[in-house]
Amino acid sequence: MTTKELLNNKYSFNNQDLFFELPDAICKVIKSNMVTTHVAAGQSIFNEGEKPKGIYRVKSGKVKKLALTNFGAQHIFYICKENEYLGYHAILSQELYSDSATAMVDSTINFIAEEDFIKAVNRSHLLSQRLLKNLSHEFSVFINATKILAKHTVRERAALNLLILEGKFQNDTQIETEIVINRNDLASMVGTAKESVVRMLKDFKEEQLITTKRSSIYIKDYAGLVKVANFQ
Amino acid sequence: MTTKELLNNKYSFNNQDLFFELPDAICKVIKSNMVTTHVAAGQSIFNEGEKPKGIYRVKSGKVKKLALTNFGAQHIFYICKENEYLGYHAILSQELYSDSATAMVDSTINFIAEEDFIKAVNRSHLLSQRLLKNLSHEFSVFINATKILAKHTVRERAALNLLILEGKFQNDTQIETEIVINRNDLASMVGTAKESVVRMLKDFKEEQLITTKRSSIYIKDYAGLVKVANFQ
DNA sequence: TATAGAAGTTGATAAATATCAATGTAAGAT
DNA sequence: ATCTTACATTGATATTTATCAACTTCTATA
Repeated sequence: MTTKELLNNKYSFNNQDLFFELPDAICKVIKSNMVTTHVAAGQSIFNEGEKPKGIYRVKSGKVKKLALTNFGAQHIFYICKENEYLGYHAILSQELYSDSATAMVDSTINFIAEEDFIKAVNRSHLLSQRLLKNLSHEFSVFINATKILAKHTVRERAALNLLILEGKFQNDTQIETEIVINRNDLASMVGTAKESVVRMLKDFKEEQLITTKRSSIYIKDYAGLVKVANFQ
Repeated sequence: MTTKELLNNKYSFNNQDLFFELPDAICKVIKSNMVTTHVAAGQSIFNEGEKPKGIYRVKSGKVKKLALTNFGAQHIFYICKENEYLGYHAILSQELYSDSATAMVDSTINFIAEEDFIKAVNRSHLLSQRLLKNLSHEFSVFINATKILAKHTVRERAALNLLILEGKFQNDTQIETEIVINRNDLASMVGTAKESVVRMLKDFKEEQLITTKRSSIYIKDYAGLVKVANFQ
């Protein structure tokens, strides 16, 4: 397995194909009732503590998933890119949202109402099987995440998160991946202070691993960053 | 909600009733095929990277769930107490174990073979619904766990983990809960060095929040620890 | 083009935490 | 009963990381 494949497996939920090849009847209902909205950068999609109304899919853009501490700090634990689904946990667990979702850049979001989603789950054995598989995989992603936070240094976590972000921001239209994330959000992902992240990025620049331009980061030495990240 | 209930909700997987009130036919197969084994303290139940053969239930004892770093450190992310199930994620995700399970004290473990479990999931809509609910709840537990690791101090995490452990070790036969865990394992749960945990415990003792006797810890001021933990 | 505000950067310093090296202590084995 | 061994504890110190307080740079907007 290449490093990129490994990252995609260990650090990604991989739920893009949730409704893939389901019976036509189910697909039709989902698709015809689906609502599409535009969400501006910084705008919230749902918030911790609210009652869920349905599930979402990122049609285009990036969405950060975050939880707030009792002292107001934001902890970003996941970035959703195009085609990733979000918000299904609260529906399935019949709990209030335990996290918030906010657009990082201008995004287009599809919404599937709770009723339609639940109906599809109840009617399609394939869908519930797939959800069980996805949710179980997410478990392993989280084990990994807690391990990294508990055992790896800020420097290692900073490098690792850049590699993860590379996978989220890469696309076919650009020759070089432009990672667009501000220092606060990156610090929040890494689990450190904004200034510490700034200093790490400065180090990485001096080591010629990356370049930056304001809030954009470009990876210049992928293998070098992998080494710094010290994972696997 | 009391603090204990909150802890039990936010920090516990709550999967004890997985097979509760399923159709008789399914229950019978599961129960009659179930194998019971005794596992000595320190002995492994399954290991990261192995192919799963079935799922387990802690009949009596405590089991730590852990992941190893590439540099050999153990990260304990969960403690299973009596009646908790483990090992079902790898079966459902059709992946190799992403974590290991090791008995912390002499334990009795029930084993349900993959075949029987999968059959039950496929035949019982209630069971798969229940698993979806449980796995989704686990997601919120993990969000919380990563938030705590990312944002809270070692002192806060040490206090919080003592509260979590209290919930795992309390039982009706003892007047005062005896938390039995060695300093290495506690450090591994908190995400810090053994010596740091020793010093935190020393502080807590001086602040009359706990007493210790070798590897046993007794909480003397629950509310005081809650305050130190700074969660909620 | 001037200006305000947001975001990035830097330096100095404090605080938290890890590491290393001993030393102490209880429980099980012979 | 002694010995061994595994833990727990302590002290000294290094390292890492956070915090605070400027200061700079970019960008959007009047």
